[in-house]
Amino acid sequence: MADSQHDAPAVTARLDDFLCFSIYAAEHAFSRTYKPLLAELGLTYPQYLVMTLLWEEDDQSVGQLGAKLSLESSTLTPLLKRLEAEGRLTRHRDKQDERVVRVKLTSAGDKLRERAAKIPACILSATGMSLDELGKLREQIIQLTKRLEEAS
Amino acid sequence: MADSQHDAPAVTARLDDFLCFSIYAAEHAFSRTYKPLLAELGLTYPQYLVMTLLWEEDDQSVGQLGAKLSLESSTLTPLLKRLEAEGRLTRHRDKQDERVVRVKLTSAGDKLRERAAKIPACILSATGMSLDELGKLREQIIQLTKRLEEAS
DNA sequence: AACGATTAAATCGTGTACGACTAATTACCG
DNA sequence: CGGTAATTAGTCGTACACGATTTAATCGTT
Repeated sequence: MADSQHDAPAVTARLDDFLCFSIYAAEHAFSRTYKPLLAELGLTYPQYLVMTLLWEEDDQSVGQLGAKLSLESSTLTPLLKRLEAEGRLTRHRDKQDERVVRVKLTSAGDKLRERAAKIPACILSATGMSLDELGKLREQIIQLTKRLEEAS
Repeated sequence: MADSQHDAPAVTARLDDFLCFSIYAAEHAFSRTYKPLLAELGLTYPQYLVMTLLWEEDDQSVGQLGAKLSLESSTLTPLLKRLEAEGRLTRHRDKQDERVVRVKLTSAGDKLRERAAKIPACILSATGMSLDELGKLREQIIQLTKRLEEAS
């Protein structure tokens, strides 16, 4: 009443109507669901994402990891240093191009992969969704992300 | 072999296959899309979420805001103090119950709502999706979030 | 070979985000 | 009525996350 004259849309949209907010909330929910599982491995959620990339393909540069995660070196460098201090990986300048730092798993980091292997199944069951549903939803979200990135 | 009795799936799942990662990436993409729009108003993304809640309903407690955003007081208190320092809102102990702090918009904070009104439309166009598609996607993500919260 | 432009990481400052703990207030129960 | 439990914010320590800047190395052009 007070905030809409004639057929004008509401001046203030409800936060619950925002797609961005549902994603914000889902991100937190995922992070909280992973937390106890990852705590057993001594990893945080972003650290787990980095380790997953390295388990997939070892010996990547900081820049490669950053491109895949959409993270700046200002975020990755301290994160990688923590993982290095804990003996999960090593960081060394590339001999061919001294500007790039190559990140490699240690044997301890590689071994962690086995202990982490059960996690995806735990999360899957927490979502209560089928692999098929999950895949479709993922595709839609990836599409959305692409559009947002193009628009900026 | 070691980790499944029948025909074994890959030992390491690809990060791109993780729904959680698509959401992680979408959250960042939204945040980056909002950033330039919000910068004009002098707000960060989480601050904007709080302001939206207050534009929707003024005079809420820290606890109410935290429940809606799934944020702890340890996150909200500093955020609210910054908004208070910038003159967007006030924080005062409730007279009836001195444990609770009530958050109210200042007139400057209320006025900001008009300048923020155009933002949802900007974001909508950045997604390139119809309101209908957006709504359906939002519902699916909310469902997913509920399941994750129940599972923990 | 030389030097300006570009690139890759790292550093710094600000702002979330959370868990564990503390302080103050209120509610509850015998 | 009084003491204990529960509730509400706030503080502290750790860890992302980003923009702006810096440093070092390489590339491109002449």
